[in-house]
Amino acid sequence: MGRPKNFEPDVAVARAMEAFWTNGYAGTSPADLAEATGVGKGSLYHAFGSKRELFGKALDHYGRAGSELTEAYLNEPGTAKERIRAYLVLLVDTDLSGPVRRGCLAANTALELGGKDPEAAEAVRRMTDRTIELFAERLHRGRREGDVAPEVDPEAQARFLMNTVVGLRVMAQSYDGPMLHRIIDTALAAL
Amino acid sequence: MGRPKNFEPDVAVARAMEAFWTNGYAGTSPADLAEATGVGKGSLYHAFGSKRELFGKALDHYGRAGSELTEAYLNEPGTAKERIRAYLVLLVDTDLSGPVRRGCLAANTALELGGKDPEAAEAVRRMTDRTIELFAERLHRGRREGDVAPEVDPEAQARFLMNTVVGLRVMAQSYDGPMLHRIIDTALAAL
DNA sequence: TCAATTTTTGACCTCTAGTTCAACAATATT
DNA sequence: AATATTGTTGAACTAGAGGTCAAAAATTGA
Repeated sequence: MGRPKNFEPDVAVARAMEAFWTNGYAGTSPADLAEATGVGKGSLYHAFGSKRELFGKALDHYGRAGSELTEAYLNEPGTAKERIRAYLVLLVDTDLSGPVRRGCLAANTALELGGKDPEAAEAVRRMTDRTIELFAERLHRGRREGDVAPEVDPEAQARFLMNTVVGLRVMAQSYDGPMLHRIIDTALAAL
Repeated sequence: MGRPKNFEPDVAVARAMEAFWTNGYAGTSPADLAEATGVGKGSLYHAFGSKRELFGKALDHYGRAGSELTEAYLNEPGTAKERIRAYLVLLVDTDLSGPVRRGCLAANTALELGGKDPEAAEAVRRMTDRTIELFAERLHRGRREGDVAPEVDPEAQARFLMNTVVGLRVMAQSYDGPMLHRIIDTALAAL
């Protein structure tokens, strides 16, 4: 009952995510959010409570979308090494192709809020752990299927790959495609 | 002639750097800077022109101090691999030992300002390039001295190490020492 | 000691962030 | 149609950011 909402909350969260991703948490004002979502400032506060809570939803949305993409991409046909390389290249190329370099929302959040906002830090941590898990699973599968050498420790390698991804997405702020692709080649030499 | 300055500009810059490092560019207000430096707000503006200009000096200071430390540390006695490992461990442990996780000012700046502030982006880029250069030089030396295998491409490996460092310093926001040290081990397996 | 010069101080100003709220609008129930 | 309920809108409010400025203070040279 009551007046129906004038907007889809999920859509608003997705658009808010884009705004936060592009401009950072502090750099995105309520007015920006209203413009990005097409929802009035007052309605946003009515629906989400505060800027921080809306950001929380946006982060969750990012995490869900990200891990779906990662899982799907890693498990397309190909060897573990091929799929991991394709995934890293995808991330880097996506970072570089946009009109504005914005990196990875999770990494950005870790740096901007990590110290002061334990909830944000934990959300980032969950996303990171999940990605490591997906890498490790794919490497285990590769080992079973014979395209990953038995000397490779899937857990160690997965953590290392996560670290490489984070590095790449920060480096994408300053460097171009060829440079980043060469880093990927070097990083994958062990596989 | 004229009234003498009440403070050492270099000291003020160094303290401002600490404040920016801890709280980010946007997160550090003129009032914060006055408190951190012990210099009145008005005097800061008189001496440095604007918050942005002071930040520029702080970034330069960071770059200088950082590359001096890197150069010194990499060139202490030991093999290239030993020294590089010691350097990575130093960075990680320093990140973790402080009362507050603040990562790397250069990486933080790349993410916070990289998109919107070309000058900041270039300053970061210069620092990064310089560090890559120092890694490459040390690896070349190692090759000459026989402690680095001839198959290792110093330039490729240097870029890769830079990427690893950046990743580690972001990951240090979320993970503990043992985890980061294991990543270092994996990253250095090729040396 | 009087200029001339450079700093310091603290008040002041404008602008925006982040939020709240009262009034109005649109629905469902009875 | 009256009422209860939930949403929307726009104005308004407080706090602080970032910066400016006039007046006072500390120096050197004449």
